[in-house]
Amino acid sequence: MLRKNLEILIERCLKELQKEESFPSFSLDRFSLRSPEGNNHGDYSSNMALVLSKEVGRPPLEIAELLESKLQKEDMLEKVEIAGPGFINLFISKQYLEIEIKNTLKNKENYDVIDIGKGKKVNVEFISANPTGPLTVGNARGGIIGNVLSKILTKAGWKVTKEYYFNDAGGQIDVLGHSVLKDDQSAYKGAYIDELHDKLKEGSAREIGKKAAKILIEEIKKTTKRMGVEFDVWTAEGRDLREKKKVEKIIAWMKEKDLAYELEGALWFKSTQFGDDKDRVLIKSDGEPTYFAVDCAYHKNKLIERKFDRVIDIWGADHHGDIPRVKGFVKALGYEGKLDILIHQFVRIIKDGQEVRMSKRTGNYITIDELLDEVGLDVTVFFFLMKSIDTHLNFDLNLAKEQSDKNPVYYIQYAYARICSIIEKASGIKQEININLLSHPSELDLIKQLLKLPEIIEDTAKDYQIQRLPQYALDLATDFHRFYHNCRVITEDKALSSSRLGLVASSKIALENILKLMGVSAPEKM
RNA sequence: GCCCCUGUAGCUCAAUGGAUAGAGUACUGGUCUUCGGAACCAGGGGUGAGGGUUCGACUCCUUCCAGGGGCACCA
Repeated sequence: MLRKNLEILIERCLKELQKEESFPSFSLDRFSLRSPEGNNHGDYSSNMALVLSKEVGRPPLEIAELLESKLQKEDMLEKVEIAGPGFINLFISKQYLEIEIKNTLKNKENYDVIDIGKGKKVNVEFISANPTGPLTVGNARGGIIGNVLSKILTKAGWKVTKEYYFNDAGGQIDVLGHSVLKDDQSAYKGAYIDELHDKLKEGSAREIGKKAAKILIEEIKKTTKRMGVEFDVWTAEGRDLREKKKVEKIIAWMKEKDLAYELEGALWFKSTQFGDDKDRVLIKSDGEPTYFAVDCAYHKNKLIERKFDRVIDIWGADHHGDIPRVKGFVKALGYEGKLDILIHQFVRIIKDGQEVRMSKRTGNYITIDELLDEVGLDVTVFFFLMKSIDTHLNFDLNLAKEQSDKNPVYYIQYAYARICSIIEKASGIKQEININLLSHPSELDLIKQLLKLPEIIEDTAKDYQIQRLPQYALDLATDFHRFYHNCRVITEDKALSSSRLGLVASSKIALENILKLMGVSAPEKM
C-alpha cells in the first residue's frame, strides 16, 4: 500500500534524525500525510515540520530541509519539495508506481484488502425497527449506512456480524394486536393493518399481536434482502433475552455491584455515576423491566457472552438521548471504548412539494419497497451515501424520480460498462503494464487514483465517514473517462496497447470493488 | 430551560486544523465524435453574524441568529 510504505519510509528517516540531530521521539500519528488538493503540491504532503517546530525548537523550514535531505535518497520518491510555511511535498517515482499497479493486476479483487481489523470480531447492529409495520424511508438510511460499514470493515480485516434487533413481545406488540383487531385501543393504521385484520381474527390482542409481528418480521426480511442487506443474526427481545432470563441476571449483577437502588416502588440504575444526567429506571413499579433494562442485557450479551471486540450501534437521531445511559452501563461493565454509537439524522420526505410527516400511527409514510419501485436501488443507495450521516436530508421523491436519469451513479456505472466493452474488444491483446510507455498525465493520475482505494477503506473503517466512498467512486470514474478521452487503448503499437489495456483492467477491478462496497450494481452493459 | 445535529455556489452536498474551499446539477461557450456521447474541456458565482485560540480556522472555544430532533416508571 502506497501511503503505508511512505509512512514506513518517513519513520525511518525520522529515526535517523533523532540520532543525528537529537530530536525528541514522537509517534507518526501526530502528523498528517495526505494527498493535497492543489496541483504541484506533490502526490502526498506532510506537515510534520510545522508540527514539530515548537518542541524541537527550530524553525519549520530548517526541520523540513533536514528531512528533505534524507528523503531525497529514496528510490520510492521522484522528488521532494519544501513549500509554503514548511510542507514537505512528496512525488512518487514511476518505478514505484509500476510495482504497485502491477500488484493490482496480480491480486485482482483482493488488491484493496487490508488488515487493520486483524480478524477481530465486530458486531454492527442497524435498522432494528420493531415489527409494527413495513420499513420506511427513514429506516433505509440506517440500513444503507450499516450495510456499507459492514462491508468496509470486512475489507479492513474485521470479522463482521450484521445484526437486527427487534421486539417480539411486550407493550408495543400488544398495541399492534389491538390495531389489527381495530378495537378501541388501536393505534397503527395503513393498508397492511387492513390485510392483517382480514387474516387474523381469532385470539386475544396479545396473541394476535405476536402473530402479526411474526408476519411483519418476514416482510421486513424480504425488504432488507431487496436492499442488498443480508443480516447474520436476528435477535428478538422476548425470545432471545427475556425468556432466557438475561434481564434478571444483569439486574442481579447490578444489585451485587451496588449499581442499582429502589425508589418509589421502582428499581433504578445509578447512571449518573457514569456520566448520565439522571438515574434511569430498570424495573417499573408494576414489576415490568424497561426497554433500557433489556438493552443492558443485550449489550452485555454482545460484549461479554458473544465476546465482540467492538460493538457498533446505528441509531436514528430520536435516540441520541439514550446514549449516555447505554454508554454509562457499558462503562459500568468495564467495556468502555468497545462501543461506538452512530447517530444518523432524520430523512424528511417531500412529495408533491409537501413534507410527508412519517408516522405509522397515522398510516402516513413511504415504505422502502415503494421507494425501490419508484427510484431503484442503485440511485437510492448512492443518494443516501453521498451525505454525511449528520446531515438532515430532504428526500424529494418527485425530484429523485425525475433526476434518477442524470444521477451521478450512472456516470460511474457508465465508466464500468465502457471498460467491459473495451476489454471485450481487445480480447486478443495481452494485459501488461510497462510504466515507461504511460506518460500522459491522465494515465498517471488514473494510476495514482487506483492505488488510493486501500487508503479509502482504511480511513473509512476508522472514522465511519461513508460519504467518502461515492466521492472516491466519482473521482475514479472521472479519471477513467479523462484517460479514455485522451489515450486510445487499442492502437497499432502493441506494447502501448498492452500497457493501456493493463491500466483498463486495473480500473475495472477498482470500479467493481468500490461499486460492490457501496452496494451498487456494476453492469457490463447499460 | 437543558442536550444532540445542521447552516458552505441558484439547488443537492464535499472538504483527518493546512496551501488557490471542491464535486454534481443548472446556466454559458467550446472539443471530439472509427475502443460506448450517459464522454471531454473552459467559465462565472462562496463558508449565517460577531469575538477568541495559532504559524494557519468551514473545521476548535465563545456569544448571537435560523432550522431539525430529543429531554418517560414509551419502545
